[in-house]
Amino acid sequence: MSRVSGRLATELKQTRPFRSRRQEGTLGLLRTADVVRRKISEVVEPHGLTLQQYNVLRILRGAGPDGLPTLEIASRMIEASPGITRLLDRLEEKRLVARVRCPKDRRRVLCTATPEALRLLASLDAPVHAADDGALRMLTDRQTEALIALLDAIRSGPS
Amino acid sequence: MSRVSGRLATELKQTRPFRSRRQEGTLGLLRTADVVRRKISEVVEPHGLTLQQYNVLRILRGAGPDGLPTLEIASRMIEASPGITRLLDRLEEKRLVARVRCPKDRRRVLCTATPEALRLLASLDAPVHAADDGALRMLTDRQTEALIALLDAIRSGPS
DNA sequence: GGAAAATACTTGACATATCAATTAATGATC
DNA sequence: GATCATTAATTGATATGTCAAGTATTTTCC
Repeated sequence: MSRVSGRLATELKQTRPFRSRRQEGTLGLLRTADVVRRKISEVVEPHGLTLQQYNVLRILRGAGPDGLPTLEIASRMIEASPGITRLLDRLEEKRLVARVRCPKDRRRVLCTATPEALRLLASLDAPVHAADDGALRMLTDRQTEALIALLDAIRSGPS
Repeated sequence: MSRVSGRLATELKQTRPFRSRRQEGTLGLLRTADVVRRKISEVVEPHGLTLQQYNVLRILRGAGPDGLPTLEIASRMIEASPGITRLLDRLEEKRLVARVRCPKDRRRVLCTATPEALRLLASLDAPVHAADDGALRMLTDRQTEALIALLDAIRSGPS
């Protein structure tokens, strides 16, 4: 049932076995994501952006000139970000995001990517895609499909 | 080649297609890990520990009474942590970690888990395992094996 | 055995994350 | 149409993460 001899156990120099294969899978998931995350961060950080900031700009580019309200951005992020307001503060300081209060609903603040942000994003498209794609370059097409299906299943919950 | 219609694209309300299935897999990996990470955090944080702190204590428990030098702990962590010194500072303040300079090599600082930490860990074993295991409870045994193999392949690099 | 390189941390400065409490505006209800 | 609940976002306090530079100790190697 349990094992210390997996690849992950070796990486972490574990002295105790995993209590189940599912536990091994969960810890492998967290570790693998951390490795991949750092690799992709290396592409955007030299340009003065964290991954989260980059993700916000991508979302705003996709939303177009109408922009999106603050919390709507947060809900679309790959990694949840309760600090969305201050994240936007920093992007606004760097003149990469513009914010205006929505006239229809004055509680909302509509955020848009500035032309400067769009230029920056354009210059990052190729290297970021290369990194995203490259992170899984050792998988065959079938393996990639299998991975996507497994991850979808994990996020979709017990069902 | 590209698609906007996947489950992940729906979750993130994407307006643009992924540029490749590998990119979709990479972003799915990051998002899934974030979801799972938060779920497991919920188990340990009510006990005053972050996931990283919990991970350190687990490593020290596994190392036994001899303890481990600071950077050796860092190298065994599931998620890399350049702030290991201060992470240990906080655990020491909480009296969960004891540190002594190694007499054989005075550059090193040997860290051990205190009896209090061992008691805390013992009380967390069952709920944490339930969360680790539960995160993948929707996968069959075969799917779990497949996931572990795919994650191993990703971490092992281009090969 | 003594200078230079490598190792093992530590520290300072700063950025970012997290949670709870707060403000402002809108919606719902009677 | 005033009250109450809800929603959207901000703020304050604090914890944590990150990078570069610094210190102490050991190792290398001539």
